[in-house]
Amino acid sequence: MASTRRRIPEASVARLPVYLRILTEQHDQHVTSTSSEGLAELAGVNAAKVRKDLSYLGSYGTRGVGYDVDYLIYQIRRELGLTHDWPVVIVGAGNLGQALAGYGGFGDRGFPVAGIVDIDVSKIGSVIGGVRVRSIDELPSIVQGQSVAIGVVATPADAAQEAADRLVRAGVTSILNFAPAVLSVPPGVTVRKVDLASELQILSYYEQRRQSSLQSVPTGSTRGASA
Amino acid sequence: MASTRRRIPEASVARLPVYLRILTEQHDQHVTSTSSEGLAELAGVNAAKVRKDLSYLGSYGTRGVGYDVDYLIYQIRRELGLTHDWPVVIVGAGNLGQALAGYGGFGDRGFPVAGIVDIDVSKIGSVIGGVRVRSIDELPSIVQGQSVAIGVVATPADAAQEAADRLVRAGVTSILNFAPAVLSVPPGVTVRKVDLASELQILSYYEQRRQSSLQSVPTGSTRGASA
DNA sequence: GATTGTGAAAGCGTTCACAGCC
DNA sequence: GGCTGTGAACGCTTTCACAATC
Repeated sequence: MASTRRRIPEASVARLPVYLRILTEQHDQHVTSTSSEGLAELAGVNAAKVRKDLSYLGSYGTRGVGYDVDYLIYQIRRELGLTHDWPVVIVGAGNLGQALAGYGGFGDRGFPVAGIVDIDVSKIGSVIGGVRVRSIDELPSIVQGQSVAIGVVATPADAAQEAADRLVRAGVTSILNFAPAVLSVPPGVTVRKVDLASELQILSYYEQRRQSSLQSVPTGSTRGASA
Repeated sequence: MASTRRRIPEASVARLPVYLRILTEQHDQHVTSTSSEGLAELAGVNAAKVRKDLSYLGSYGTRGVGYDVDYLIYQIRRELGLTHDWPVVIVGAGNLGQALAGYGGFGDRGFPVAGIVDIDVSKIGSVIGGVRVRSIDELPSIVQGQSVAIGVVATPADAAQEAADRLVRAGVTSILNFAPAVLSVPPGVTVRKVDLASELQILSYYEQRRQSSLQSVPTGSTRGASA
């Protein structure tokens, strides 16, 4: 039974995976209990933020004591919907698509690659990370056959909208977009994007400021932004 | 002469690369003039936001008319520090490091790969995207020899902090981190992270909400968050 | 005594709405 | 008349600070 609790602010949702990763590391090192202070240190944020974030999940800490690592892992996983696997389908078997398919980190973390497709006939048939590249025409059968809810767009920019359209038509309702293009999708479909060139350009901005004037700039752990 | 203007809010800085890309496409299609409304549509944001963002650069529009595409491209590029190339060095020649090195999108957009290094001797010497993989011991000479300011961490999580430390010691002051780990760096060094597993987990959260209750969820173009 | 959970305050970012300018 | 540039209002996010609880 999935939670029907109050919705969690977006900024908090984006930090839960970080806490989850840290807690999982703690678990692997046989740490059984932790505090907002300890988590904050490892996550590169402050303790009040950790407590506020975790409070949206419910009251799973113990005052005067802290948080039970395993219990908190369980609760975060439940909230994020990680109690079952989410197979993903990758569109685009170029450099990036291949790297993503071959990258173990996906399957390991509950996102097995259900398939990788490309429109280019010359790429079809090759095997990447144990998954055979198939024709984009097989997208609907992959999505429906394996109940794929999440699609990954790893095409060039000019093919990205078409890829997204096909994913949506096939029944996908979440898209992770690596192409440098703004996707338009119908209501009810969530898109997140990862834009490598943008990230470098943002770094360039701060780098430049530092180099021209000698001025202060967001610094220290983790991103200056979210995202 | 780089701008010594007021600092631009982080959220705005993060959108400038998107506007820049759209304007460049407009330029390529011989569009000479645009409006905040037109840009907003293509960027998937609203017009007021576009105007506010652009106003931080200065007053480069014309009331009653709009923005000159080429002039705005020039101003954004200048503000982002894109008037010259920023060579980058990649640490980690695994799946992802190779894909990044081979991905044309970097060099094309002013971030040529100055080098790719790995600690694993068996990887050294192979050539990826025209760049030979070198020993991590050569990091200082690559960074200093080619004035590299930006480093990319594409190692496994457990090697990421060590990679960051080496980059910082070599003189890099901006890091783009692909490893699922929080990096700690000295003041004066900027870090941005791209965390693939986190992005999928965030999608999972909204997917799950949609599937359990039938409830509304951030939707439509672009990210529900940042990032 | 320690640490959580949370109202209230402060700080940012977004949107509104319109004056200013072409 | 049309579109920018921007102060003001609004809403979201972070941080503070402390009462509640173990």
